[in-house]
Amino acid sequence: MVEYPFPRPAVTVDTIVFRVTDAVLEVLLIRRDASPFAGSWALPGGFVHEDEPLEATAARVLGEKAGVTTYHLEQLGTFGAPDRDPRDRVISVAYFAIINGDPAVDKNAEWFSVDDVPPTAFDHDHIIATAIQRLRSKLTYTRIGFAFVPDVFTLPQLQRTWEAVLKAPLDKRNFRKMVMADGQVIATGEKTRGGAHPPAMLYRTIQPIRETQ
Amino acid sequence: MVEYPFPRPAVTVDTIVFRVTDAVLEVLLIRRDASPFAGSWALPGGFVHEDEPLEATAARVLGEKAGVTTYHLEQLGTFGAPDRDPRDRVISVAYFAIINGDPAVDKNAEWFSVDDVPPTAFDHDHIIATAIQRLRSKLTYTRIGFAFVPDVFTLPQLQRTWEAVLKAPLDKRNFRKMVMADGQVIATGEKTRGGAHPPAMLYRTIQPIRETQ
DNA sequence: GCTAGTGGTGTATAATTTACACTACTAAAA
DNA sequence: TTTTAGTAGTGTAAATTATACACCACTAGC
Repeated sequence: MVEYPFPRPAVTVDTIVFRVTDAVLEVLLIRRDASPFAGSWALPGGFVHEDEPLEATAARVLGEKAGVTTYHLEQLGTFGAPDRDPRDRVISVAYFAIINGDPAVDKNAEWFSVDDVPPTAFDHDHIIATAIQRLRSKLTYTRIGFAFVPDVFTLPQLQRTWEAVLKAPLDKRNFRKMVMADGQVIATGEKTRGGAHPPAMLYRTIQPIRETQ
Repeated sequence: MVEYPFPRPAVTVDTIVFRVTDAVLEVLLIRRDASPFAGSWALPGGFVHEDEPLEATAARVLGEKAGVTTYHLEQLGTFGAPDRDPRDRVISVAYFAIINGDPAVDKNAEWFSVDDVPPTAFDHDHIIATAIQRLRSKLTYTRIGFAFVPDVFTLPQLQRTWEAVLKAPLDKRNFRKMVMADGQVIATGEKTRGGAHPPAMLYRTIQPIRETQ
């Protein structure tokens, strides 16, 4: 045991999961069944286990509490205001995740538009706001945006996703030039089928999307 | 006491303090006198006290362990690998600080060029590398660089500082245009005296530099 | 008064970003 | 079978932003 003359804080990981569905950026919340804030919405979170890396806690919590397997996962920041948990000193390391598709989530979990987040427990409003800001900012200078779409995707699909995140329309031709500019995205040769419109070319990134930091 | 069936980790704050002196970007390390890593260089750090906000821990640690009062202070990230401290599970929230001038530091503290950092305790090499990367990146898109110079400064002085951080020469005329472009920097009307060269105009920012995130 | 050292200034070119409109393909309805 | 709705795909010109570049002038010290 280390020399440590102070009561130790509890350490949790809270996770912000983003997805885009029907042109809406959404965040996943779970309904708390335990005190404090029982019945409130909250970010999926949990205590850090002994010998568990923080990122592993994030991944575990997402699986256990939300039924979600993540694609992109990165640390957002650590929130440690002394009064953020009414019970005790709890320091929370926040991670944010991006997923694509519509996985079956836990029955206590629900997606909310980021424009319509209900009141949340603890300081989770603040954490969510910070995450949205970070997400929007990183969309433009990292490859993070590809985590919202499957491995194989069309450019209109990707554009609609980005527009949902940024909440702003993007020019189609300029968007395509921008995406293709650095050679990270290449055509598969396949095209979509179906829909009352021409088939769209399917693309993929030459490297899987990893945490870009 | 909160329901928490796991041994609690200890939580520390480690701080990376940057300054620029003689066109060199430097970081402050202290020599450890306690085990583990006694005698090694390490980042100034300390345990988070009960009811102490994380940022307050950072400021306190800098004062107590390094004798430094900071100007700019922001959270870098949290490092929690289970084996990063050989004694026990210790999760460290890292902050980075920027100061200007040459304050009297603690006798155990010493400045090192970022190009010549000695081996350090724990995972502090990794934390320092992360901080340098973040600093360089944020220099260009935030006002963070002004924290390296006093409230009143000359443009050549500011340019030399930025060149030290980026380790690259900058064009004088373009640098001045860039700095003045957004109207955040204004001339005081005063000029420097002394030096075998023309007096330089003194400038200041219209807003004090705060944490820009 | 001469010299070393450096503060201060503008313009032309290149690179990047932005604005913008039509054709053609598919599915579904008439 | 024809028509219609919906949307994929494509290029260029203009504006903005970033880059490259050289000389004069002021001060201190010799």
